[in-house]
Amino acid sequence: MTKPLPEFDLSGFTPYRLAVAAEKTSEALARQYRERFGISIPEWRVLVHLAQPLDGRGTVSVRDIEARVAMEKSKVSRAASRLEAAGYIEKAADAGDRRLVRLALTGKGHALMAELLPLAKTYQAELERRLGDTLADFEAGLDRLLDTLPPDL
Amino acid sequence: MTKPLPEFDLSGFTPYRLAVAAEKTSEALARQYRERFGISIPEWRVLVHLAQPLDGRGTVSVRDIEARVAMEKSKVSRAASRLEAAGYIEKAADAGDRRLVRLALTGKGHALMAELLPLAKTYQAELERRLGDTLADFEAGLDRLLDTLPPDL
DNA sequence: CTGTCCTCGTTGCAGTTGCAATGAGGGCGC
DNA sequence: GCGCCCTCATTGCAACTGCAACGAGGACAG
Repeated sequence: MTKPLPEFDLSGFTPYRLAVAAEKTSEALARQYRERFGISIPEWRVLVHLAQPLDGRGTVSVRDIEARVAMEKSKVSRAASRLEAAGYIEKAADAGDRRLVRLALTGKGHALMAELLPLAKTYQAELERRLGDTLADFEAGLDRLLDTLPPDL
Repeated sequence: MTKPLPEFDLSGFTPYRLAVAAEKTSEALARQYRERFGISIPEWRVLVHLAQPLDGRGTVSVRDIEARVAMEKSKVSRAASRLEAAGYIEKAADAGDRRLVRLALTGKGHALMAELLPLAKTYQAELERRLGDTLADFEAGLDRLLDTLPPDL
């Protein structure tokens, strides 16, 4: 006869709910990427950043991606290696700072993204449709979690 | 000169946002669980379900947990094995159906949960405080994603 | 220069994962 | 009772992960 434990409902626990929602929303798209193009989520994230010429010139190093894409550098590095092996991107030493590795889409990679990006846009539109009138408030809450959380507990 | 790719902002892509938010919200708690108690997230999920006597009697099999906790059965199985090795739970063959493995907290496991659950409750309260007035709408949106998504794309 | 300290990217390692295959057991028609 | 097919849980395997350590290169003081 142990004393009763506090009640706790995992399905009302926000971190858990977020994890499940993240998994569900990623799954359908990720499966398509995997089955039809052989691309994993880390690879997809790298590709997205190479697809947008964020800065004036295509300076995209591993650390740029690491910073923008919430992935550890080793994960970025290995994703980039796989993408290079598959012929979607090329690596080149930066002329100015030879520690940097510049990543750039190849023609093949460009063509791939021309297929992938519309799929992602359609999917996002579908999610937004499902959220319906909740959309704005939902995204606002997500924003709060995303900006408030970094620092502390 | 390749034709321009469609614009796409990863930071506005809901599956990505959810993944980052899930990671961030889990991280702080997960670190405590790991450092102070040696417990991982899959293990924590199993423990939570053992801590609540959901059904009349403590019938908690691997498949029960698998269903309620959104984890693959192999993941549940391995988490359970680790917990058993650590002395937090016990496994026993079900008398009625010997394919089932009944999992139950040991005294040590019970004591562990008496420490962990309050931490989780405090953390949840903190998250809710940060969401402030967005809370209700945010959770409503999350609900939509969680129940709408299973079936289709 | 040169020494020291920092940054960038890769890699070794041990642990974890998903998936498919396996073995043990149950249910039911015949 | 005997097949046949289904369910439960575990495990083998190859791939992926985080983390720490590493080597190469840059910056800057003296």
